[in-house]
Amino acid sequence: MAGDEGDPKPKPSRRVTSADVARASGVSRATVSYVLNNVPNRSVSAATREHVLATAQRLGHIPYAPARSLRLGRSDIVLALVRDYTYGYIADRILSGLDVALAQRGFVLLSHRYSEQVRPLAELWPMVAPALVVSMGGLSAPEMSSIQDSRAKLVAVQGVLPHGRAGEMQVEYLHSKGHRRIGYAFPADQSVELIATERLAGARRACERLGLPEPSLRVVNPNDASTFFGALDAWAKMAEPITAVCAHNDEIAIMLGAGLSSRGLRAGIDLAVIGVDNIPMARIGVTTIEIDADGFAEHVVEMVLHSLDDRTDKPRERELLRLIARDTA
Amino acid sequence: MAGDEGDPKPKPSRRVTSADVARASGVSRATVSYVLNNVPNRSVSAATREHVLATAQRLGHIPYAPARSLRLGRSDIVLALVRDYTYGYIADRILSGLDVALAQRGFVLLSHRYSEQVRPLAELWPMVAPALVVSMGGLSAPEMSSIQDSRAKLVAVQGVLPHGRAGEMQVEYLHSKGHRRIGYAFPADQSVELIATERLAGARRACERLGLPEPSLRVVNPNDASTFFGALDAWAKMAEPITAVCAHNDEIAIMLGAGLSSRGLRAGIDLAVIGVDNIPMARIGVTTIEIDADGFAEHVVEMVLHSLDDRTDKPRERELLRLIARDTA
DNA sequence: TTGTACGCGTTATCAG
DNA sequence: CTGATAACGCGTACAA
Repeated sequence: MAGDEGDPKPKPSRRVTSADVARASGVSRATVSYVLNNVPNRSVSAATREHVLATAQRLGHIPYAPARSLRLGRSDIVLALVRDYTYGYIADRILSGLDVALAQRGFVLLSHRYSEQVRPLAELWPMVAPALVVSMGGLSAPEMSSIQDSRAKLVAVQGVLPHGRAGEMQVEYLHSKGHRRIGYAFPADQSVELIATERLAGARRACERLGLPEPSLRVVNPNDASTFFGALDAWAKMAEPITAVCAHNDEIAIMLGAGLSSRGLRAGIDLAVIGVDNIPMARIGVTTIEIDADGFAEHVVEMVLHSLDDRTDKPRERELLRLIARDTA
Repeated sequence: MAGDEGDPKPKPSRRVTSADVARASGVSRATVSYVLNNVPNRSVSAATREHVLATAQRLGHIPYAPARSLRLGRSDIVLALVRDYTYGYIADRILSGLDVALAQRGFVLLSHRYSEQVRPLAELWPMVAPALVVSMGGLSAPEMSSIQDSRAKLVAVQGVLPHGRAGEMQVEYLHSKGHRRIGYAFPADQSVELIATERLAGARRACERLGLPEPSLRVVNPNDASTFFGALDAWAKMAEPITAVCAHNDEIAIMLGAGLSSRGLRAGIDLAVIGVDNIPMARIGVTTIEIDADGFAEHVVEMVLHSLDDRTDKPRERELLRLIARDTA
């Protein structure tokens, strides 16, 4: 293994520094830097400019980020703080949209699955020194102030999506279809609790406004199918059985539907079910509140670019939710 | 906007440097560095060691990564290259398991949704200067050599999971249940093509070995429900209709099942369906080949830690696939 | 234990 | 206006 003495050794191929470019083009390092950074208020003759650019290109010079960061006190890294990657569908849209937009500005988007238990945020800043932080989930007060201590700007995605409104829309639709007794399938998953609570609160508000009884709450766990059967049974056994269920999301709606069919019942006929998200799988017939992933992503991109440019105006409001009626409700 | 002159300005709170610690504890910067890095072969008296550690703690000093990186030529960043976050379920396990393990060694795991179209890999290295790169998907030859040029170590996750074996297991199980004519639902998604092709090849191998006709291939697109109905119809109209389908993954298996039920048929009775992954949703009754996400994650963690320690032995082999028989096949 | 050169890019200050 | 010189940011590690 280590005995390949004949090997010319892949040669770590020395990094090409700006000094190399300077030497090769016969100018000073300062001039190279001015050219490469297009520094305003510094006029460089077009001739040398071209020459330097050409040699830099030829040698394959790429400025070494750690050195830049050390000098500037910040890096070209935009850090996305993610609580959880399991909600891959929408996160993927946002992260990919962001990276494309940032690439044009010379930034790179890196994401970190953040957990206070594993590593306090305060330790993260010196390790990464990001130019900007995008928080994809809620952040506590001390966490917020920890970011302020770092020199990074902060963009919080939290609050962009009106989750409460999603819950309202579910109930409004079910109500319009004649349902009066409604169940609510709430996720057991800790990491989505904030969002889930908002959606539930919206559903409750809508029920109250429409004069319906409070939704009958059941906690379900996608990792434990029996919780779905339990919920279904409980709802069926009620004095006045519920006729429709708001599911926290499409995944839960689909599992509810599968639970029904394994009991010989059918979603949309024996029990109405409505989800949230419009994940690809929902296209098979699940009524849902669609979250416009692309619109959401664009909105986040605008927030980030505004912040990078120190603009204080808000990006335009978008309608991010939309009812999609299909078979199950 | 800029006119908040009364504001005490959140004060960028100067960074605490190792020089600050040296000054405050009355020793040289060198000593501070030796203490903080536990440099072997450098005897530092226990007294000063304690003292330095204490002041560093008190001042809240955290070594500034860009400076370290500049000096060492590498950072404490481990970069995970991800093609796509939509497969959130397993990726989440791996990324979270890795970060926990790396945190204990003083590294931080950052992931980047990599696309050659957006930014060539060669530009990524100087921007991040990772100590190690974990590639979660396949990498082309030029991409590989680009990594060699950087000073980063490389761990390729590709190949850890025996996808071909998954396809074989699907067919073997269906065969054991008496099925002889088998369909294959292949995903249209570009980003999983490599994996999908491996699984299909495995299924074909098993058919050949068992003396079955080649599986009847249909391409389905989770974003387009009609492709599922099309596949179902095509299979039903065959001279000798197929009786069982291998789905590329559980998502497709579930959508196939939903397509069946919206035609009044049932998976497991009118047509057998078997998936791969055992995503939470599959627990509702989908027969599948489970991918042991935790075992997979542990394996990747071991690979990474071995690489970090320059060990050349392979981590122990694990049985990562397992048949889970449920209702649909 | 300490002094100090070094890694690399940036930018304030100078010289033509 | 065009270009060069040199100090700086911060942690590391060799020579003393």
